[in-house]
This record gives sequence, C-alpha cells and structure tokens, in this order.
Amino acid sequence: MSLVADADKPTLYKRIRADIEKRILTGEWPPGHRIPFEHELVARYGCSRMTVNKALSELAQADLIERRRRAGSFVRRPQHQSAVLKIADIRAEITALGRSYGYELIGRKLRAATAADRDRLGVKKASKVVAITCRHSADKVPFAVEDRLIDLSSVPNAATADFSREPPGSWLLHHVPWTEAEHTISAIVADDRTAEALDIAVGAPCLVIERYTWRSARTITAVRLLYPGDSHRLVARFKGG
Amino acid sequence: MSLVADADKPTLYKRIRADIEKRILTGEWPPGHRIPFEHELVARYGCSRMTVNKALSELAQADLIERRRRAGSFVRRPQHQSAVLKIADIRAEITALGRSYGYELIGRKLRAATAADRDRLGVKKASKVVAITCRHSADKVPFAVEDRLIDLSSVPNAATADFSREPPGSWLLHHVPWTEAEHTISAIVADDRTAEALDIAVGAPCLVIERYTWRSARTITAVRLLYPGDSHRLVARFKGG
DNA sequence: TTGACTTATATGTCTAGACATATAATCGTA
DNA sequence: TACGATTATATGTCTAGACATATAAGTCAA
Repeated sequence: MSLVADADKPTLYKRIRADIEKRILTGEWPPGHRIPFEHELVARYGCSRMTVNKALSELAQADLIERRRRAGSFVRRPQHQSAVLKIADIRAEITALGRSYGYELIGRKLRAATAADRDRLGVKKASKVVAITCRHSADKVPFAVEDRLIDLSSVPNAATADFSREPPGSWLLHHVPWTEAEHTISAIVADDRTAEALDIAVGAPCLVIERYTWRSARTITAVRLLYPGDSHRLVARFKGG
Repeated sequence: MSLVADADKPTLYKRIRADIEKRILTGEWPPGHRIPFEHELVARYGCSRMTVNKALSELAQADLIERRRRAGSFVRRPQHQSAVLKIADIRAEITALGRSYGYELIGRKLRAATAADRDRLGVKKASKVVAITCRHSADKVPFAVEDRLIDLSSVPNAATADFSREPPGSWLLHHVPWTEAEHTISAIVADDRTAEALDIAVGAPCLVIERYTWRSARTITAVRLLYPGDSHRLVARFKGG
C-alpha cells in the first residue's frame, strides 16, 4: 500500500488516492482539514464521481480520512495505533487503566549528534538532537524509564518544547502526524542504575522496548523504554492465524 | 468491521461481503477455495456487477481473499499475521531468517482439564485438553521453550495429531483457520529448569510471550513461550501516530 | 514433449446517470 | 433567545452498460 508501489500503476483512482495521501502524510493537510468535496475532485480530475468516490472510500477504510454526510471529508487524527504501539503514549496507557499518572523529567540535553546518536537514529549526516531521560509512574510507583533521542533536523520544534511537564512521547504524538515505527522487544536484568530508577532489585527482570520512528524516510525519534518485567504486562491483540 | 455491526446495515454489498466472510471464517470455504465468480454472484443476488465487485474488493483489501484475473477469487491463507504474531509460527520465523530449524517434543499429556488448565484457557466447563511441552532451536541453539494447552472440545483432532515431528503451533496454524489472539509480553529471570532448557545461566533475562487464542468465542489454545532475552530480539513494525 | 502463439474469460477500471439518507444550515415560531 | 421544522447538500449506494488487461487454457508447430 506504499505510495511508490501505486505510483507506477497509473490508474486514475489510485493517482487521486495517492495525491491526497501524500498531502496528508506530509502534513500539508493536517488533522481536521477538510479535503475537497467529491464534486470538486470530479472537476479537477475530469472524471466521474464513482472514480473519486472509490479513492476516498479507500482512504476512509485506511482511517486516513473521515467522511461525514453533508459536511465533507476530513483528515483524521492518527489515533488508530496498534495495541503494542499504544504503549507509546504511556500517559494514555496508564490513565486508561484508571491509575494516576506521574511524570518526571530526569535529564534533557541539546547537542550535536554524536556517532552513537547517529547510529541509534539511523542517520548518516550530522545534525542536532535532543536527548531526554524521564520516568513514568502509575499511582506513584515507577512504571517505566524512558531514554529518547529526537532528530532536530526532522522536528525542529522539539528544541524549544517544554518536556518538564509533558512527556516527549505525548508531545511528539500531537506534533508529528502519521509516522511509522519499528519495535524491538527484548529482556534484560536490571543493573544498578536501572534498579534504582525503577525501584526494583538489581538482577530483577526488565522488559525493554526500543522504538525507532520515522516519516517518509525521515528519522523522527529513537526511544528505549524499560519496564519492570515482573509487575507489568503489555497486552497486544491481533487477528490472524 | 465486525459481522454484527454490518448486519444491521442492510445495504446489499455489505450483505454480500458478510455472507462470504462468514463462510470463510467458519471454515466452510477453506484457504484455496474458489469463491463464486462475479457473474455468478450477480445472478445469485440479482444486482449489478459493480455491487458484487465492491464487496469482493473490500474482502481482498482485508486480505481475506485473493483475486486473480482470468482465474477467479480465492480464500487466502491466514498468512497476513502481524509481526508479533508471526512469532507464533516459530518454525517459519527461524527458516525465514535463513537458519536451520530444530524441534524437540519434551512432553505430551492428554488429560481432563484441571482447575489450573481451565483458568489458563479461560473456560468454565470441564473438558479434555492436550498439554504439550517442547523446544525450538535455531542452528542447534535453543531458541525458545513452549508450554501449551489445547482445548479438545474446540479442536478434537489435536488428540490424535502427531506432535513428535510437527510443532503444535504449525499444526494449529494449518488446521484451525482464522483465529484471534491476545498476547501478553513480560520478562522474567531464568530459574533452574528454564536455564537448563534454554542452555543459559540461572538469573539470565528471559522474554515471555503468552498467547491466548480463540475463534468465534471458542477457546482454542493457550501457550507460553520463553525466549532467552539477551540473544533474541522480536521486531514488530507498525504504522500509526 | 516442448515451446510459441492464440483465444477465451474473469477481473480492473471507468462512465453518466439515479435515488436514498444523514445532517448542517436556515428559517420560523413561541 | 431558544427551539422545532424545513431545506439544501455531500456522501452512500446502486445500475447497466463499456473497454482494458492479465492470464489460464487451448492450439499448433518444431
């Protein structure tokens, strides 16, 4: 369903769909934006309404737009994240469980990307980054520690964002639409520093989720989340064989 | 996108889609089965070709069927599992990585469900179950140990299946189509038994994936997979905000 | 038997209409 | 002003056609 794969199949409705998809993904048409009415697209592309309708129906099915009778079609918020990804917004995750959410910024540094930073972000050229360390808690109990890098060449606003009150994950979720992510899940045992941060014993099991996020081939952020492995469970639901 | 939600919206193309979906999900039309040609459905429902085409196109988009020109439309294998779920079929996972797959049945018991079994399977009434313990390896190195229960009231064939050569996950994947699953991911440290089974040190971190699988409200199987946490990584890719 | 060519056919896309329906906007009334 | 009825409009569904295109299947020659 990539843009490239559809681009070389030059059927009209796919071109229309790709055109609109591109404007949404680049942010040119942000969430809430009303996209042209069917009759306007009919005029613009010089085709019948059914053709435009097919393009828009597929975009609606993919949750990129929402269609409302009499009102028009609107760009949707990227709220359709998968269950595993939902863990991304830890604040939402914790409050959804009916527990009180706590957040604490441990460190924030703005620096030119080191070799290690570039490696984590998967970029080659030099750039500035923000490095953030913070802790999330549920009902005053440590829930996860987060260690994040944000590529400022992709998200310049992050340089001046106030992460002392808002967690960077939530901030990004609201300021950078439509991203893709790759997750790596593994397990470690807590070392001294981790044990202290999570208030667990040294040698206790921890779940590690590393996520690397990009949009249209541009790296956005790389984050490492450490969860106490024995006290928390991450539930993911899927359909399949 | 549930059957129930569409059933009370009695538009014709949705009824057609739901009819076909139902036959696929119940297994009446198994993977590979050719569903009726468009012109046959046109005759059956007494509608135009565009209407059945819309129903079939949506089923194709949902990966339930595959459409081939000149040949017809066919029920797809449930191979479109998410990355995390893919770990379900460990054999496929390992061979996909180009490594040699090894399998070893450790234990197999057929018994009336104990209270603990019923709890794991989430069922209330008594039933028979198969309990299987086995080990998967990649290039002769232990990759994961599996501890599984299969509810025989849902999958009676499993009582006589030969799990000494075929892993139960692969067997189920080929004998029970179109299931839903819930995953729980956590981390533990290896105890004596686990350490020996995975050939790692006692106290080493392990990743635990528990999966509970059902189809149309019927429990199928519950499985617990233990991975050495430091040597393996499970990668999941998602699209979302 | 094998390979190249032809043909039949199911799907893929598209049109120019039609009527249905939900609802935003307007208008009228209390 | 607030509320209820009316209207206008964008989307939702559907039709009865059309031509395009990939390809399974059949045909024929080497």
